[in-house]
Amino acid sequence: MARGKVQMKRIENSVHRQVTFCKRRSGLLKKAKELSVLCDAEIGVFIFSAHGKLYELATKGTMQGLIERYMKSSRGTQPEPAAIETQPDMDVKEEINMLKQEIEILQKGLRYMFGGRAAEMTLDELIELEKHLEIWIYQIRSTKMDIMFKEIQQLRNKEGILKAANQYLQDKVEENIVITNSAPITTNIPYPLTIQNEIFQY
Amino acid sequence: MARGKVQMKRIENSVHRQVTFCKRRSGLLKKAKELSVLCDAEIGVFIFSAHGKLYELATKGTMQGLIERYMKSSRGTQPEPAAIETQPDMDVKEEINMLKQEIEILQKGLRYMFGGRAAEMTLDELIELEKHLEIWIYQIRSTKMDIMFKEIQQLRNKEGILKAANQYLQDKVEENIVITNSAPITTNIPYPLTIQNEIFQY
DNA sequence: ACCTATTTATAATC
DNA sequence: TGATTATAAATAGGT
Repeated sequence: MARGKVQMKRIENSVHRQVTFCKRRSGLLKKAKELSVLCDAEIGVFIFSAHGKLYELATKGTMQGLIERYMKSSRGTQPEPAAIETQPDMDVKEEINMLKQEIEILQKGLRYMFGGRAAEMTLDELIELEKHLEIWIYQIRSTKMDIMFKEIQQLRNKEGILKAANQYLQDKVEENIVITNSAPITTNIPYPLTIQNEIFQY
Repeated sequence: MARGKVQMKRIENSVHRQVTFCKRRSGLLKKAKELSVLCDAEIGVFIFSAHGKLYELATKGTMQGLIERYMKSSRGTQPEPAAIETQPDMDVKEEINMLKQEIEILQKGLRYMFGGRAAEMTLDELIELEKHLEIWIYQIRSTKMDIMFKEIQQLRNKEGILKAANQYLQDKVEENIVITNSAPITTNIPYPLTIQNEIFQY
């Protein structure tokens, strides 16, 4: 656009191409930011150079979040390829996507923590990171509780099975005794395998 | 960019905003296509209008393919443990080892989050991860406080300088008055530049 | 990396 | 929306 019109085709001279790539790339990203600010839009851009290097921009939130939003948005347009996962599976996927977003910020945080450039993050970014870490901790606590709850359930199941077996055996014993010495003597075995539960309050 | 410079902030007039969105959106997509053709790059753009409508462009293949490529590419950008800032009074090697351990746990956490294999982390590991995140948050809070404290210090310094200058000027004024009309009239200027501080409690 | 002659994008207006 | 046009921005080619 200057000092000569440009043909809309691949620039053959590799030096020119590289220079133009660099200039126009920054121009494009600038335009994207401007559009986002001026018109309150959420914009994601990614550019792969011919050699595969990635340049990206996400104007609000993270690229992960944008992709997630994109998926949701375009899902209406493009029919999902057949068999949709069951409800619980969907929830898990959703949660995973949220966690992925978190990780993007955490990676920035990791760079901050271990990159040795402590001054690199601004106060605002630190506040943001802190918020996300809190969310992450909260999620971890949820997962923890979930695991614990499942363990409790399993233990209760086991207990139930044992109780049933116990009952069955006890009946057998009583039956045997009745058959053997025809006197109605009740056994004194009071559920010997019963496990004390209800140690957890809900 | 014409008939008047534009401020880089949200356009408040909603009609203007809508028109600008339309124009600049098409401009942005055009630029993206041009960059892709000229420099042989693969570009994905998505734009969500303020009301949530999606506009997209993928210059090669499909947006899905681009997103997949993006995922692969950005996942490779993993944080690596580099130069570590040490407490002056701690054994460096010891701390490095501690940090390495910490990184291992965090990376395991990241892998757990990324891989979406929630069952992969044990309860114990989750508890450990939680502990580390808490420490991390604590450190972030320290840094935050540090930054804020430094800002306050700077402001106080400025205040000190201003006060001194102020005092100096006031003295000058008094001196002048004494010389000019030899009567000991005190000026009534009570530190006009004094700044109210002590708004922060420690 | 920096410069500028030009081309391109676009804000204001109808 | 669509066209016009004066002007701001972007940038191709050069240093």
